[in-house]
Amino acid sequence: MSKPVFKLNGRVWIETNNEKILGHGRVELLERIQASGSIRQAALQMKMSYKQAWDLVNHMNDMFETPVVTSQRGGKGGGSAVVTGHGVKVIEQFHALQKKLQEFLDDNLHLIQL
Amino acid sequence: MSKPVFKLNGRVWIETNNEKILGHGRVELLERIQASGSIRQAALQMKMSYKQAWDLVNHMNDMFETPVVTSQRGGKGGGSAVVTGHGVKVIEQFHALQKKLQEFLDDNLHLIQL
DNA sequence: TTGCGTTATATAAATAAAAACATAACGAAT
DNA sequence: ATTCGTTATGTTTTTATTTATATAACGCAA
Repeated sequence: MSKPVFKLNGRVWIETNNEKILGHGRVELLERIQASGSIRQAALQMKMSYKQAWDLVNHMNDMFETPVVTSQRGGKGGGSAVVTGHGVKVIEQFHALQKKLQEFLDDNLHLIQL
Repeated sequence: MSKPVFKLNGRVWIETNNEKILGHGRVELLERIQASGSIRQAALQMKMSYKQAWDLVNHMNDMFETPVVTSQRGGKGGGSAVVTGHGVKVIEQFHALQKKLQEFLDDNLHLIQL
């Protein structure tokens, strides 16, 4: 094998009692719900089943004291979902975190010299 | 639900062409091989099957230009495995990385105020 | 030369995770 | 009242992952 080029990568997430409640994927889901106003559309965009998306949203709502998404069924368009103010804060804070992580990864790539 | 306590957690790993080749679990495996001189014992300690451990070792050896573990079968004790000098370097560098990551997590916990 | 414990490898079985499918509830619009 | 598209939820099926099982190779020691 010719000398490969190594990359440093990483992830951060938020957990409570060892249970992951917010990470990269869930935040993307929130953003897409925010943009589309629909859990279904967000799920389609991320190529996951509606059920899986709904379960994730439901789980987040359960874990946070204040829900991150509210939704209603029926009505114009069949129903809708909106990211709450709290949800927006969650997204923003996670973004700040990810930005920091990227800096960290860039800063520490030099540590590996394999 | 009563107000939960949130923790910030994370992982880093080394990859090449989007394929993970070294992370937290594999490094622990290397360390246990180093300590026990046996892939089997390391696997038992980590409660994984011998096959899985062997596959991981094999994969690492394939990805690095120099193997991280060498092994021989037969002989006293039935066989043995040793972590190479290169493997030791890999372990050390990853440890340095993990230490930095922990500092990062500690330093940035304040960013989340959910 | 037989037994032992391990490496090395393949295949089968079992579990777990994900996807697919089905169906009810809902309210606006027609 | 019926249609529509979505939320909400459970169940079934499929796929992927993990574990278990089996077997050969090996070299030392008895």
